[in-house]
Amino acid sequence: MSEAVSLTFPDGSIREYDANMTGAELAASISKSLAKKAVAYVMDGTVRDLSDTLGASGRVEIMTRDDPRALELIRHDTAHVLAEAVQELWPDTQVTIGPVIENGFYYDFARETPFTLDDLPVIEKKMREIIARNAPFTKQVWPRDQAKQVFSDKGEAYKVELIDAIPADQDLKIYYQGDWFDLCRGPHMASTGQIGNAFKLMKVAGAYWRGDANNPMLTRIYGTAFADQAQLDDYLHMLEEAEKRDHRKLGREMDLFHFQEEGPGVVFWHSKGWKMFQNLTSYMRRRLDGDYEEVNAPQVLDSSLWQTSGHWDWYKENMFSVQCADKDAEDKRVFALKPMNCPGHVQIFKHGLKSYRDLPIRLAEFGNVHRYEPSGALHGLMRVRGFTQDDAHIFCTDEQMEAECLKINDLILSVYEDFGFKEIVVKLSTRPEKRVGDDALWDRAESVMMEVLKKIEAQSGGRIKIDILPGEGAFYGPKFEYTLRDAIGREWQCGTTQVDFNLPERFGAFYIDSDSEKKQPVMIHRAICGSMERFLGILIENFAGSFPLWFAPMQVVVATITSDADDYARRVAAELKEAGLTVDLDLRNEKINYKVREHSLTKVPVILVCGKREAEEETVNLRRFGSRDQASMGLADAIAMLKDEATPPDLAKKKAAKAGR
RNA sequence: GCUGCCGUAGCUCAGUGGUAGAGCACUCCCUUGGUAAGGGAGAGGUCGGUGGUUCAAUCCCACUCGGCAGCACCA
Repeated sequence: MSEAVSLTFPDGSIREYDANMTGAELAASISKSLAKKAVAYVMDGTVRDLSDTLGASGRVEIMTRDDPRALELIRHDTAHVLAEAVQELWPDTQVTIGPVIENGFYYDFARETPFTLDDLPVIEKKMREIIARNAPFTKQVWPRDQAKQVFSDKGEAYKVELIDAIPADQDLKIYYQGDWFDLCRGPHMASTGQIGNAFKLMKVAGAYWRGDANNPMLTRIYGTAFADQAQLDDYLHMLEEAEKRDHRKLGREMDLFHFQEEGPGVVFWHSKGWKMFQNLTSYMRRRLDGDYEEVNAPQVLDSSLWQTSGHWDWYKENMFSVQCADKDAEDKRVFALKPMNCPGHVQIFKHGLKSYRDLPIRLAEFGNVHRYEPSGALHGLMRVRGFTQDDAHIFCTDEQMEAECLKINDLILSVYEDFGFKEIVVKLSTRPEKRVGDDALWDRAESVMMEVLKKIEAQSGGRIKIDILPGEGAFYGPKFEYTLRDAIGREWQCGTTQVDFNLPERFGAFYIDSDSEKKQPVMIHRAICGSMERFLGILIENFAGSFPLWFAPMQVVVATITSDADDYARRVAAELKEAGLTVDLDLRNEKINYKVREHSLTKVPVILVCGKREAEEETVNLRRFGSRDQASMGLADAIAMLKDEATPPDLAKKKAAKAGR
């Protein structure tokens, strides 16, 4: 009664098999060694259990542990073994879900007392036992009622909830590993032994059931697993590298900024850190020059303004309010510390009549905003309560919208490029369920932005990736989100372009059109760095504190070997300063080894060593951060070289363009 | 905000129911040394804050503030 199916193998060969044959039997029919190594098989791109029958014709591949696609199975199986180990050790623990994530997996458990880090080695040991038992994964399909009954008898309330959430037309699959079983959609490898031993439990944390803060808090165990120990070691090494670049640690070591108890989430910028901040601001200012008008709107404004803008209702719990500290003060009004710059910019736009001839009006501000972020969200410079947005609002006509979006795109991409970020993803977020503005407006804006998105992709020659996030737009309009990838592969969302139908309407902003009629302008919000503080944090981590010369807060240290060279070193430092470089002079009575070490620890890009010899020859001995090499060169040459190298990329481009003319 | 962990010198950390210690940094002295720590001496702490238990609290308990990790949030 069984029929034949024809399978196409990766080498292109086509052969006939019995449709009832399993993947395991298929592997065995090819070779004994393959049967041994097989962990799953792939039919037309879908990964299946080895125990699944072939069923129909298609392209087939036998998957072994070294297959990149097997990693997901290894991790998923490890999560199951983790759950079994936990229940074997603490039978009163309920299991919930255990998915594979980017760098590993986790499993959420319901338990009175949460796990601690001390539990992890115990669990790992038990997991190794389970893996050594090498019990086969076997699949059963259960009727819904039976499954619910079994799990509810076991006291697994969460599993019962999960079963209820599975669509009625789907089978309920149960995977056994020995006596232990779990509800799971699969697939799995053939047995626990195939997991191997290259896994590690990483950390414990609380996590809400189904990710909802209204639900009970579960206890989550994070782990990771790889096909072999070398890959696991590489991964652990990468984590160490990330830890070394932590901007909070580098900020302390390089004396850039600090935080303290009295100001949770607000930055104390030290002089070197502020120098960086100023470098970034100056750079951005140069990039705006000619196209934008820089403005500055007030920090503290009557709450009525924020009620008009809608922020007071939507974000009240995240806003700081301000009042005179004296209860008897004449003005009893409640003011808000600005959480955004847009209402201020709308006021500036509205001041005086605007003509269609004035548009587009591009108002930019390095706007200092304050938001009461939840305490648990604060994280160094990356998430703070007081920060500076490189914000701008463009007031334009509907027809100008596309050109403006493209112009912004060019600016954003070229800024990122100047900082060395090459991998950019532009994501279009479309209308969310809860929104303002009628659908015709959304249709129009989304179609314009979709057009822009396609152009962005086409212009970049494949360099810029695009994506669409349905329903992720702001309540007032669709937006582009610009995500960059840093030196160790992490993604950061920084820039954004947002079309807004809401604020011009709420504030009654208008311009006089060519027909003498009042018309509502389109308002585009845009930020490039997003938060300057956060962007600096990203730069610190991206460069691991070792900045390109043009951006380094301290560019050169002139260090003497003996006091005989002091006068010469002073001259060298003065001439460098004259050339526009940021210089420190180290004349201390210390050995050169000591000085080199100390300045290397603060990651100064260039150390110019001056001894008796250099003073006599009018040379300097140049040492770069990260290298042991020394180069002796004439003072004038060194200064010219460093001056050139320290030219910010935008100015360097201008200079090159001028020279080329 | 939630769950867990943590808070001792500027930094990294040790420690104890009987009012504290190391290394680095800092100050001074000696040392003038050629590319990642020369030597010596000294100074430095309300042991995050408040309350409680105790004859006695940095240590135990409660509350509170701050930090870390994850979750939730992110106009």
